[in-house]
Amino acid sequence: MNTWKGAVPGADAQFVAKRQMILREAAASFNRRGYHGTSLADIAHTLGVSKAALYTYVKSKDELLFHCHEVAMDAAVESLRQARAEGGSALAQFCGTLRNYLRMILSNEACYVVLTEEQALEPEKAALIVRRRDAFEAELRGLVAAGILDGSVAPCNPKLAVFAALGAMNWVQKWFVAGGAWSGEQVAVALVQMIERMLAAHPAAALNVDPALLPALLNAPARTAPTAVD
Amino acid sequence: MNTWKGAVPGADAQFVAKRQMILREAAASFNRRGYHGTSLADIAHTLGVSKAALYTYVKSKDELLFHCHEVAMDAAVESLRQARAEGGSALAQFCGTLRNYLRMILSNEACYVVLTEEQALEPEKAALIVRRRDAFEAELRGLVAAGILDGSVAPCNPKLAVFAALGAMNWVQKWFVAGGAWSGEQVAVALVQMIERMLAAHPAAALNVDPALLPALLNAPARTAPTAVD
Amino acid sequence: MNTWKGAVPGADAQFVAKRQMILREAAASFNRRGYHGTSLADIAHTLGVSKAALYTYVKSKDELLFHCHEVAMDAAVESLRQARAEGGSALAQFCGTLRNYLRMILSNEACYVVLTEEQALEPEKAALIVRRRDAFEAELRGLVAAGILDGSVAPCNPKLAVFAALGAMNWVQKWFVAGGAWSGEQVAVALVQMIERMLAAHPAAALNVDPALLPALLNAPARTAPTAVD
Amino acid sequence: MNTWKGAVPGADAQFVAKRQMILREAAASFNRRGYHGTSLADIAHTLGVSKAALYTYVKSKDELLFHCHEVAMDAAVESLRQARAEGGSALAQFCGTLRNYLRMILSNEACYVVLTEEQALEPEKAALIVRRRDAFEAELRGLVAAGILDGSVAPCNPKLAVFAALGAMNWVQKWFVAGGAWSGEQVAVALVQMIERMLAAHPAAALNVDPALLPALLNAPARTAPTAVD
DNA sequence: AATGAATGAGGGTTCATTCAT
DNA sequence: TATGAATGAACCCTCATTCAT
Repeated sequence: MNTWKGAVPGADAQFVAKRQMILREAAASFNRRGYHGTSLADIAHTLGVSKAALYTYVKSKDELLFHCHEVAMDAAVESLRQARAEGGSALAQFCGTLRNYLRMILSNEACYVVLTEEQALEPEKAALIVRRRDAFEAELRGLVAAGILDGSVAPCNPKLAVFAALGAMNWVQKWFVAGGAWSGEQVAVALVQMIERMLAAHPAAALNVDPALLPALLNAPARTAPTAVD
Repeated sequence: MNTWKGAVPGADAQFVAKRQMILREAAASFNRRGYHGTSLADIAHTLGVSKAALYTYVKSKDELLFHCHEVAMDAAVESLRQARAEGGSALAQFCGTLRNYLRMILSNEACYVVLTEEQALEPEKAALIVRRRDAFEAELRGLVAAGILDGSVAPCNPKLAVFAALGAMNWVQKWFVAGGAWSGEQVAVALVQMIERMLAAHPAAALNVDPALLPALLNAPARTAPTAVD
Repeated sequence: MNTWKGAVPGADAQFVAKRQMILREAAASFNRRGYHGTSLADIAHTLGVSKAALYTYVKSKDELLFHCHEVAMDAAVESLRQARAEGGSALAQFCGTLRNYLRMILSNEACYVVLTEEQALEPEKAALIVRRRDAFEAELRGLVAAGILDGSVAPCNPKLAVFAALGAMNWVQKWFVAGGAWSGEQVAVALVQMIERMLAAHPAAALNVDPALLPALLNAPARTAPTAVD
Repeated sequence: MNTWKGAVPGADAQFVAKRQMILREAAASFNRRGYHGTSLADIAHTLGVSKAALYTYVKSKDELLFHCHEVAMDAAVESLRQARAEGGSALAQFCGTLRNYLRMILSNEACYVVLTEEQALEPEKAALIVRRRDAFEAELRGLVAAGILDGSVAPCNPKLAVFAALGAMNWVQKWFVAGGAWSGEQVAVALVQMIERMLAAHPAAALNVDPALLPALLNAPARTAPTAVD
């Protein structure tokens, strides 16, 4: 048994690469089955190694979840930084942040944890994550409020607006299927368009859909398992 | 030990009342900690009874989750039925459904399960739930599509629109705190207003917030644990 | 729920009658599934009463097993007494005892426990039963030995002989099916004939079977569950 | 805690050896206390390991019982095969089978399950065992019938004869004590002699006992627990 | 670096038994 | 007398974690 699922490139950076694989696999499983619903044996088996091998790269299951959350928060912060750097109205920056974040989340380079039981962490670790998350959300609220002031965002309650936007975004994990009809990029763009319309002071008249398609969409097939949008 | 957390009224309907308490408590815990993160011992302890006592009212943990999902689906279907009965444009019916659903979810009469691991159920039960959920979502997509045709909804992809709306709604469980600054009713109304703005062909210019309040909102306190909107 | 499976005759002797029913049912279940494999709920359900009702008639599951063993031992002792009373050679008395015992065991009046985990009893109760059983077996060994001396039994080791005979007898519980092709009486007679042949100084030339039937018997159908002899 | 009760020899066959120990211990306990009366904790404790350790070698308690039954059936089939190979009259083959089987059962190399609750198994596994057992018993009946035809066996009902013989044999587990006055080999030979006498067309005049011993046997000591024959 | 084996701590479930009604 | 509800103990099994190899 020594598969490591193919990956594992050249040299001594193997350690880092393998650790990455574990984190990715763990995040995927946490998203799908929840923290407590995921056993280390599952992860190990998927990677083709033994349970014990994981402990070479990770100190505990708890730490695994912690790192997943950290990676996700890093992505969030980075998304915001990039959007800020690109400038534009507060609304543009807000939407840019969400779009960047979605792109990262939906890329198959890495797998980010959302929705997931942060209270499963040890209190101190949980506090750390929650603090960062709160800070991020506060920044988003700030952008919304600023948008109202600069006229790009329609007057609204920023806290509620941010919750609504984050909900729409985090829910993606529940229905997006990599390799489905829509690419991650498409979803990122289209979903943020919807959110933008929710907040914009001057919303677009329509979203990117050919009205001729509509009758067909009425009979869209059921989603048995989480399925791609089409 | 015989608390049952106060409740338990007069008569022989005790059985039903107690069962209800268990379901409520279970749903709350499932929402907070996930199915696998919830132990029957937890639930029993919260209710002040022994683990074994639960088995008088419920056949298995699995069944507990199943009933929670059923109740939630009943609420969804009923929400739709009421909204349909009230008539109006397709958009009005769509928003009415969501509002009704939120009201039920946020009432403290009962506790509904969202977000939660349906794959934890036995395959047949899971299939049953998934089928109902798919049917419900299909109805919502139908309303959106109809709205586009009747002019109440801006052209968009109905599938994506429904996912966005459901995401915003289901996320409520993550941040709403009963007894906080906002009542469930307020959240239901305000959140649906946001969603309506996302979809409406002719969106409102503003949402129900006094712009004078905005500067204050910029410094909103952090949310340490799930906190109420204010 | 108040069935008691029909029985329960006239008056106040109900108590005794019901207790009898419980013992019968318990013995049947102990024989089939073993002491630990039988739950009081099973017994109660078969009788159509609640688990708690059993405790009106029986102090504990343990006591239930004890009484079953006592009844069985009573039957054994009584069998021996009757056989002794009828007199005859030691072999005749030995076989008479077994035949009487089989008759009682196989009657559907009562149900006797055999084979069953006497070590499941509390030590003192177990000791009581074991003592009686040992005494009974000693008597049987005495009869065999006496038979050797009086010439009715072929020289052999009495202890082994008794074990062999008891084994053949107690095994009946495993394959006899009331209402099957053979009656209890038939089995009692035929089986003791076989045992008699094993011990008799002058064995019968043949046992009660028409040799013409034999070829048919070669293809006897399989016994899926314990089945009657035919 | 790492005893494994001494055994566990040199090499990598440790796995097999330990598994064997578990099976042996389980079989012994099943025979003594029944399947439901045996807890994995008991077995583990006897072997000096933790309950969880058993699961490295065995998938479930159920499987444990299944393997015990399989080993027993293997022994039965092998006994028959050997006896057939040695040839002789049908009676000789019948008796040879039983003798071989007893030798295996009573060897302390392995421990075989008899008497034990096959209905405790999952239906499919139970069916498998029952099928093999029925086939074996059918073979034995065939030998008896053949014996009647070839004149080695006294006319009798083969089905009843086989039940009687098997009862006498399986009962051995109840009273034989390894290390007692009689060796397993002695019991195997002597008991089969008795069974042979039960069936033989021309029974031996006496069995292997010195008549001079008989008076002493009359006062044989009680058997408190299962005791050896002497 | 990786593994198989081992373990203590639960988790879900059943059961004999008690008790108020 | 009979019952439904309640409970503590026990049982089977899983899991995160450690350790010798």
